[in-house]
Amino acid sequence: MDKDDSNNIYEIVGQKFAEYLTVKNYRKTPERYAILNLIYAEQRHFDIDSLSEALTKCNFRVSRGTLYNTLQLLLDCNLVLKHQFGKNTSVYERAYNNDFHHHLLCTNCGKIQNYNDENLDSILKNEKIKYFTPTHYNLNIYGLCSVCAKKLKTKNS
Amino acid sequence: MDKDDSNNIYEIVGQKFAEYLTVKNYRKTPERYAILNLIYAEQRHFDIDSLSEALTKCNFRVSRGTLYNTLQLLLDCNLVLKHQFGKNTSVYERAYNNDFHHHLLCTNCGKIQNYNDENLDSILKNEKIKYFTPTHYNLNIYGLCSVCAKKLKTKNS
DNA sequence: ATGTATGCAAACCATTTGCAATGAC
DNA sequence: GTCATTGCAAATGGTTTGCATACAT
Repeated sequence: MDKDDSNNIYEIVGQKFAEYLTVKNYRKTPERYAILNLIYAEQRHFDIDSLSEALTKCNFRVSRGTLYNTLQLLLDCNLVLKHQFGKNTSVYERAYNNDFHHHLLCTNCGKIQNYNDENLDSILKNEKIKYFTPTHYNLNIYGLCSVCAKKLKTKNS
Repeated sequence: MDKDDSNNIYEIVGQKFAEYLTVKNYRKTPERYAILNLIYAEQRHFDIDSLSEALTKCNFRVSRGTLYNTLQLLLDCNLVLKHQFGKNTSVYERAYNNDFHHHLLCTNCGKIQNYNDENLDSILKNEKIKYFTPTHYNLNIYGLCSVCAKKLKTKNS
């Protein structure tokens, strides 16, 4: 997340996307690049609504259909990840230059945080499962973020 | 899952549900008990459709609204668990007498299996997370079940 | 008798699809 | 000029809601 790298990131993911579009014979439209750039400008998790709003703020209105369409392309070329955290709405995040991590989900305010534990990861990666060939996994930890934990403690005392 | 216990399970969960309904001043309707009993008769994971079908097979038609309503009650009194495995449809399973477990999800056929690893669980339970108070977590492992792994291997060779 | 629970149908919300118009190639 | 992509609006699918009727209390 080095500031000096940020321009590089745009270039790199832009180029990766371009390669993918070329190989697939898809067109390089301004909408597609606007969406990609915005995703890599925002650091955190987002859903369709927040992405749409953010685009509107940049004076770049993109229709719902195109948003979903483009997100699917970005999923296909591994530039975006998609999550379902028990709500109906899907949550997305950028995939490039974003190390593997788990998620902490506050059941009070809905805040989503990344969580890393290399020790835990190495254990998970080395799990031997009978009659099953794992490709990937996700670990979601539900509970209270520090802000909500404090709030609720005060309320109850 | 001892056969001799099965009648006991119905009695126990029925009583727990009854207590909950009494405390909440909710009514004890035949629909609610039919749904509860069916859930505890079927061992595995189910969604709204399969639950509805199974009820119809018992000649007990229950409307969609009532199914969702009752499932919410059963969630509230901890007799049922709800999952989202990345699909739109929620998946449920009974909670009583059903030890904590993870899930193996076949990305080819959609099969859901339980998965246990006490060693892993104790590590997860003892995770100390800064600025976060965990209440529960879930670990979903995606990959290929043995049947699909064999099928795909044959196809590719 | 009272008022909650039911069934039904309509509403809702995220996502997908169909189609005419636009614009990348 | 061609045909993929866009925007729009309608369709879809899971879930929720509103309301008149049925029934647990």
